[in-house]
Amino acid sequence: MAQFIEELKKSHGAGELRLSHKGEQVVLMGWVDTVRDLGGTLFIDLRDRSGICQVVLGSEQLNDLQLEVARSLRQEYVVAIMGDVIARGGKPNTNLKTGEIEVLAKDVALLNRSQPMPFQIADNVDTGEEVRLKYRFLDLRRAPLQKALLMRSKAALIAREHFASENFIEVETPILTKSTPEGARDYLVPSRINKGKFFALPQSPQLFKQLLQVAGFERYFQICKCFRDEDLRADRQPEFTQIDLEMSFVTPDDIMAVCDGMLQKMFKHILNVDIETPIPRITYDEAMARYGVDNPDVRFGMELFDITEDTRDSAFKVFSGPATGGGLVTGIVVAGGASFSRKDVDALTEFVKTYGAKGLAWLKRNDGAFSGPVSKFVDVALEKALLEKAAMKDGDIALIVADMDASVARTAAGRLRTHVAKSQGMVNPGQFGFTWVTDFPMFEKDEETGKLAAMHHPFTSPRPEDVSMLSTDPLKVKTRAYDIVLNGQEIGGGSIRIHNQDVQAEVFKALGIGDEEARNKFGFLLDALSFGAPPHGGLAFGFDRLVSIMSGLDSIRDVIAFPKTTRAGCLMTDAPSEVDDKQLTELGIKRLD
RNA sequence: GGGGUGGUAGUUAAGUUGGUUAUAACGUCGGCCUGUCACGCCGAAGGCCGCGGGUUCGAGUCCCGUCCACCCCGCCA
Repeated sequence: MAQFIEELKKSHGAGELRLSHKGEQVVLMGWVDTVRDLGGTLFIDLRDRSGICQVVLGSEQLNDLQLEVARSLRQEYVVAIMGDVIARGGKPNTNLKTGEIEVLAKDVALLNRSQPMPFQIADNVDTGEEVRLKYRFLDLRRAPLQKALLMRSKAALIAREHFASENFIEVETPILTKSTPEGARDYLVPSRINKGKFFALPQSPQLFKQLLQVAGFERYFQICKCFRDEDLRADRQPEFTQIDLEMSFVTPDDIMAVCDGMLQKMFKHILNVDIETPIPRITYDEAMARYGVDNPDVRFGMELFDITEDTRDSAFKVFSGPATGGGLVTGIVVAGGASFSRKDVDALTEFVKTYGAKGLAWLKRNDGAFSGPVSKFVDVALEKALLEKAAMKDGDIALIVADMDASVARTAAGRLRTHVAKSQGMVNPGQFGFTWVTDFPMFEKDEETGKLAAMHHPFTSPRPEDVSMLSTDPLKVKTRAYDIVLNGQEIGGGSIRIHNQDVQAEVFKALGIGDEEARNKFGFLLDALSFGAPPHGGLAFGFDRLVSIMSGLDSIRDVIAFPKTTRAGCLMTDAPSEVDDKQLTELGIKRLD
């Protein structure tokens, strides 16, 4: 028997073989996908990264020893096959790319056995995530996950090529860095040498990339891990990957143009989808007014209407109260929605309640008349507003949210819009809808403390024309910040940064951060800004989200090789885990309990 | 921190009003089979009904608590 691996090298990927290889002797190595033992002849589907190929193991080509090996094969055993590519003896299998050929084995070797699988290695597996995550190395054998990670690899390569061609330099920044109380909760790492002190894992390389601009690199990028100790979602992991970039001497337009270029290349080369550039832009205010959210899904219309002014004198207090009290009356018109059942509407009501809305008012329009419990309150002004402003037609339903808190009403209506669109099949899943959202507010009010908080981060540059309002009317200040949104998900965001110490000081003041506190937390940045910092700005893409949308997967877990659960743990390694007291002592740490 | 869905064989599920022996399919194991391709046929094994407590003559089923997975709100850019 020939020595596989040492002498007989793997010659082809199983999935690469075609009729054009007919007559060639090949060596395949991979996993047994399925075995079909017919007694005299035995077929196996041999699988490797490239795909699947049928191998025929028969008594005419193999000796008794080899046949014994063949008969012992089970699913997921690792095998090596040497044989000839021949045209299929039976009918071609149209389900396989290699379906016109098969490999007639002349030698077979068992490279390794496998325990029975906890679940089947198939494209569509109905096994729950709990089991799949525990055996992630098996889940990753499945073609959909292999494809997703391949796409991710290609996307990263295109990003690197793009930024390199645009004269960017890739620079690594520290993973062990300084905790800053701004933004998300930090993951902390105790310092053994400096007992009682801690590093933080970076939430993003934000400050370092700015320092690289001060250092004169002018164009920096990096594909880097970031860490945030917050509660998780389908699109949020405790550690995730950003494509991070920063540029000197630029306007927002310059940065957006570079990013447009990267997205254009990725979508063209990976999906063969043409993105028209420049990608359209709308302001934050416009996004909020038209879509109710700052991450609008622009693949469909059904924009929000605002009937606040038209319901001021309404006899319906649910409307007139918010309308006259500084609140908002808004909603959507669903074309054909008059066919919604009571149950449908009840479900939508429950949906908006999760966003803090008190309820959902609805009006159906049929045969030129309104119906529904609120219809008795439809006066001339409201009728005019719904028919003209909201363009409601026969067969439609208007879903209306009114609230004293305008942002509650807007958010509820905005989320309702995408919820209804998805459930009504108004969204084409193969379509990609990009938009930039620009001119974000500088501050938002923290509901708990009543203090101002930075919406993006405190180094975001206000629009030059708004700087004077920093002290007088900070909530009105808009910034040179921008998010890139794809299919209703934020896939990136950035800003022009403050490069002027005086402006930075004013922002800290508005945030209630004193001189001493600022120096303590960001001293090195303030220092740097005082040594000839160039005007600069940048952006970071959420790489996992971008790849998950490109691959049509709902969860970023599907595009991360070894993701964590919603409890921020790893079911495969059982991390996080307890450590020895000895380790803690060495770090100067004591358990509380 | 809050709300929701789920947890029964290796996997996916069924399990009636609480009723005595907890089903099925796939997988696994054994046997047969030379053109299958989710091969087929015959047979077998396989259970802490997530865990703990309670109600009851009796709990997979009802109640309380708890753990885990997923989805959402808050949080997070």
